[in-house]
Amino acid sequence: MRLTTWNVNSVRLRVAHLPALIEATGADVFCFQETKVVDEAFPREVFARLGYEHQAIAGQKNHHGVAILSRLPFAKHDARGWCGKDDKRHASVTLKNGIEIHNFYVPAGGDIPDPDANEKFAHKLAFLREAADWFGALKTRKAPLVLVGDLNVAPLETDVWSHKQLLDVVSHTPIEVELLGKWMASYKFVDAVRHFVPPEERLYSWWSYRAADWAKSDRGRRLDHVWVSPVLKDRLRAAQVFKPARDWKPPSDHVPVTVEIEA
DNA sequence: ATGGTGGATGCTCCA
Repeated sequence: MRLTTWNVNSVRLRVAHLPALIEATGADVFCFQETKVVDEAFPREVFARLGYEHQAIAGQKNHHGVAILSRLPFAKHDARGWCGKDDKRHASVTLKNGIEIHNFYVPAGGDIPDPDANEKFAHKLAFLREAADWFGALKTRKAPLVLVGDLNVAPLETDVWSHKQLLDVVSHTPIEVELLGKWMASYKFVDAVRHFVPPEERLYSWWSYRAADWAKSDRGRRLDHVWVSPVLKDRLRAAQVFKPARDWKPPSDHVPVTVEIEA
């Protein structure tokens, strides 16, 4: 089974890229974030025609929005709100093959890394804490569970273009890295991409739109993640970060991240 | 220290 997570930054603008996306990833399951469209206007038929007829969509007007599009059937699907808001930042499905998938879009957190001065940053920290608590409260650590998404945190020094210069920049501050680590520990999640790419090696999944030449300046961050529960660790077969997507016209500022799991 | 771009929306907010 191949599973791809991608922050599409408007799903309607990426429809033209779907054949290339499918060719590049071979995904059986897509988990998208920032779909930016209400459910009634989601291009469901396009995905269905391409074979992704099983769909769990949680969108809203303007912002956020997540979706899971799958060739594999669902046994059930769900979505929940976090931090007492009804932002569409989460969807989950359990496939008929038994694998449970959670798709997250964590709040970006604004510009100022101080929860007292910036309520968006406070929201982000609260979201990370609540998510850790939620997975920590699950009764078993034994389910075959995959958690993906734009988690908006780059945890390792090699997940950013300059560790020193980004210590004060939202996405790489010590408090965010600590809370992301607690979330990972809450279910003993394994970082499925770093399982294949050593921590010494730089790896990014996002490059700002604001660079004149994103590839030349290469000031990236790894904000998009795939985690698996311990029982799936030995079933991991491959991981891929598909950089060429950053040059698709028009591009998302994130690229697709794919993991292959024996299923 | 600042500004740089892009998306949805509707003349601004969010990332």
